[in-house]
Amino acid sequence: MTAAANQSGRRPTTSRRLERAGIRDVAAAAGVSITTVSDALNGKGRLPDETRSRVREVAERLGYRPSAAARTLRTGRSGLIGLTVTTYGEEPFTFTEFAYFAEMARAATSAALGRGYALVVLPASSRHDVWSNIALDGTVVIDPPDQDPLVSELYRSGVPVVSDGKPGNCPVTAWVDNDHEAAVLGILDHLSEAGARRIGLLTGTSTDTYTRLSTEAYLGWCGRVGQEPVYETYPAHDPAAGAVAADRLLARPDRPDAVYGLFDPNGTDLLAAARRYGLRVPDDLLLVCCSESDVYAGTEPPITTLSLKPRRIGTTVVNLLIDAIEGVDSGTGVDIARLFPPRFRTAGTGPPPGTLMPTELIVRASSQRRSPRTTINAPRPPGEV
Amino acid sequence: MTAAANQSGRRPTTSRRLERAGIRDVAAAAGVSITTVSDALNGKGRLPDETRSRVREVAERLGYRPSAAARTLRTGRSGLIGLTVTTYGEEPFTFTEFAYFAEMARAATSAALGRGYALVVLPASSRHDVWSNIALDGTVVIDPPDQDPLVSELYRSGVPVVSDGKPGNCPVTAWVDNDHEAAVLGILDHLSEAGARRIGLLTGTSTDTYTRLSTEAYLGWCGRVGQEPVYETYPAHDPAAGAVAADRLLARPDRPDAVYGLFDPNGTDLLAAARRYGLRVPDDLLLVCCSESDVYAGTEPPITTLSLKPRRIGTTVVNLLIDAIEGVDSGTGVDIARLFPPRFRTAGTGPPPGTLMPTELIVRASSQRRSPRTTINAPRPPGEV
DNA sequence: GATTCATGGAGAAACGGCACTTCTCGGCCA
DNA sequence: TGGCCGAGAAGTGCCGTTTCTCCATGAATC
Repeated sequence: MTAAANQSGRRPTTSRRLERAGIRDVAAAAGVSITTVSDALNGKGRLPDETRSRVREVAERLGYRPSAAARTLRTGRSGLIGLTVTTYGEEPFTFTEFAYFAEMARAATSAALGRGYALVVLPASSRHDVWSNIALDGTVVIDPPDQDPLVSELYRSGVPVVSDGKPGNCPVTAWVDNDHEAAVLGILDHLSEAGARRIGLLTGTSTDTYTRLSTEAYLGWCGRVGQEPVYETYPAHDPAAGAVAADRLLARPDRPDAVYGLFDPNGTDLLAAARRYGLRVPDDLLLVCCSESDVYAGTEPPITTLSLKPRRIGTTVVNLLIDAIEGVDSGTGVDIARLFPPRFRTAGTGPPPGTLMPTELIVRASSQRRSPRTTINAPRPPGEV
Repeated sequence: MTAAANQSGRRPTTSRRLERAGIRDVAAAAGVSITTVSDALNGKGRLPDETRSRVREVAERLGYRPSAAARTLRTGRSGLIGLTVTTYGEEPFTFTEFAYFAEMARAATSAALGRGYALVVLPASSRHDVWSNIALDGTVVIDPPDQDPLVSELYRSGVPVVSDGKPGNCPVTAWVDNDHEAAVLGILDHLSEAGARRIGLLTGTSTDTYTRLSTEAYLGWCGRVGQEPVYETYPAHDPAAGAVAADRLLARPDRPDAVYGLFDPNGTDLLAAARRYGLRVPDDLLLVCCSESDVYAGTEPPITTLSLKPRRIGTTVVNLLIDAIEGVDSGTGVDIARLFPPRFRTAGTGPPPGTLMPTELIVRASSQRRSPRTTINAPRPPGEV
């Protein structure tokens, strides 16, 4: 029974304080080998149920908790996923500034936990030492800029990276995004049908994918239908600037009779600006903005919003990432080209696989002169690119 | 120069694929020992600058990144802090449902990163295997319920725990909270001064500290000033129930002429209910609610809010936790009583040290019949209990 | 009676750093 | 010339698991 005590002969029996029980202690107490304890607790090996349950019991009694650090070192898996937020401008950390991020992060956290992983939130610009101090099994990146050094390094060191937002020129494993072009075109069509003759756009100055694709879709549409573009830009991370830009847009001589605002607070800003100029919504001005907030259901009038469905995005991104992590063929070394299961491998060295998720237009009073309260799905269903 | 190659004799030179460079590789390439590499990179030991910089250069060239797992195993520090959210009811994960949590988490993340730690978000109810799979240096717990088994286990295993919200009967290292009683009394006084004769309360059914203390403060005040309590309760995690409860409160025969709502959406709910009953705000009904949202600056009329200052709370909690983590006297084994530096030790076995943070009442039109736009700080400054 | 085979389990090698201890060697002073 | 000192660097374990290899043993088969 006590034969196993100190069996490895490596631990000096003295100098051992009242620290947590290790696997050796359990082995000694149960009268079995370390191997057997490990097997019993992890459901591996060939052991009779009797031994298994006895070991479990002893471990329980001793309050044994396997060391996460040791396990990570040995197995090469930490169960940790990074969630990287690219920061805007000089702001140190603007995470959760927009409801989109908060929702997306929440869904991502939830999805990760559901599969046994935990999420670590790390701004892309944070101190490098923090990054390299954490063993990550993979990383979710929100809207990485072109040539992001962080993403490059992660990818180079073999860590799977999945991005929310189609990456411009980043070597990611996979990506997920909304079909922003389809969403914008859907809104413009919707406004046209409601009687808009000149549709304006309130957009941002930043170069992220969302802003860029949405703006391009607008400009393209203008070109096709022969409308002169009417838009104002502002730094999206600055809420005060949004109000000013909204005001500018409605103060123009070529004032639009309908506006789509790309960012969450634009609805409120535009409504306030309209009020200042004595414009009635929707009679004089049709309004739509992109937002995840339901305050727009309660404004006067309620405002039509485009939802990017961040929950779905967050869930999808995490699931893709974990698929990539667990698809690693650990038998044959770590060849990056083999890091991902077949369905993630693009033929040759083509672009990484991407998934487009549908958006949802929640139609309210601000964008129609007739009956409100209808939901229109985006024209295109999700699909591979 | 090459003498150090394979010096430890433990690594089979073959079977080594194109994996990441380890410290041994760096040592071999730089012609020094492993020890020297470690010392050079960590700024320890006695090494001439020349050696130091040469080793750094070689490490850089080889793209060497120390293994976080190995470092954690050896040093006992992971650089990871848990942020535990106690979930409400059956909801799997209601994190960021309230702006308070989102703000608090953001501040906590930021504060942690500023000190070289990263935050892991973990709901208290999540699978135990997730918890035990992660090496945490400490944990922040949001409003732990009495006898929380999770907190008990963490504390027992020597992990420092700091709670946001005064713990009822939990062995935490320290805690931080708002002075909820002072805040509520301040609001009640404020409403009284504005002319309220009968102040109602919209509160929750849950037993968390915030709800309990606030409600008790209200009831105590009623007793002292001789007003019959007028309040309605509802499950705070259910937004729809809030609207119903607000309606109930204003439908009572003893209808209050002023209401304080404890939860974020209450302002909107109460405003809508007032509208339904033809009550003008603030003329017929004075309104205050607790919220971190600035939408209440733009409602009609703007609504007075109490801010709990979650940024400050999040920052403080994390700083206390990291102080506790880094204050560990690692020389003398792990005696829980010595886990924390002197200023955290309460004499004898008294309650854990707590810090009260001030709240801020943002006065707007809804709570006064005269001039709006003043800010009143909570009566008491922060201090130890 | 000698060979398979399945069962149950032990032993030891990593995993990749870092803390602690020890060694070497040249300079300096008595 | 011997001894001491300290800078500079190397050696040695060990952190606590998992996992791979391999050994007994007894039963069954040839």
